[in-house]
Amino acid sequence: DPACHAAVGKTERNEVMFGMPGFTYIYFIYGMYHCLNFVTEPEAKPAAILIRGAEPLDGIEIMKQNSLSNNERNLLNGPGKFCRSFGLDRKHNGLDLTGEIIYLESDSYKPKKIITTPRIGIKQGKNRLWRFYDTASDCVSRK
DNA sequence: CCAGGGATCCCCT
DNA sequence: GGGGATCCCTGGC
Repeated sequence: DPACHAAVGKTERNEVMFGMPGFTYIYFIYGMYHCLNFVTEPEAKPAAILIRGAEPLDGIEIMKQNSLSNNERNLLNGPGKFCRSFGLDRKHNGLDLTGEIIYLESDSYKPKKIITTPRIGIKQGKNRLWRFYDTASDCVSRK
């Protein structure tokens, strides 16, 4: 995949992707934003998914303080805004997603319909339909 | 509403 | 030295 940072081989920045799955890969972009990814494939098979958005449920007041926006709809609807609202930066690169600083947990939510589209903001690799979203999500309207 | 451009800095060649 | 899986504002229609 030419759009993946690992396409150029292993570097200091992307080395987390060459490690075990279930860890964060966070990179700095455009001089002012961070993007959160989850490493998804076994060691030596570099891959990760970019988290482009989510629904704010808890901690909304804290996210508003971190963010520049007081509009709840603009807290998590975009990869840069997502990291800003959660207070994520390069300090959080390479963290275990089953650890204590960042972790994932499941609730009972089951999306009714998931749509795939070309990815946003890349030049090469747009033929792959690797952007996925829940059609019921409010953040679809922008990102 | 849409297209275009500026901000801003680190990484890689 | 160039460009980046962004975001926000502006100006034109």
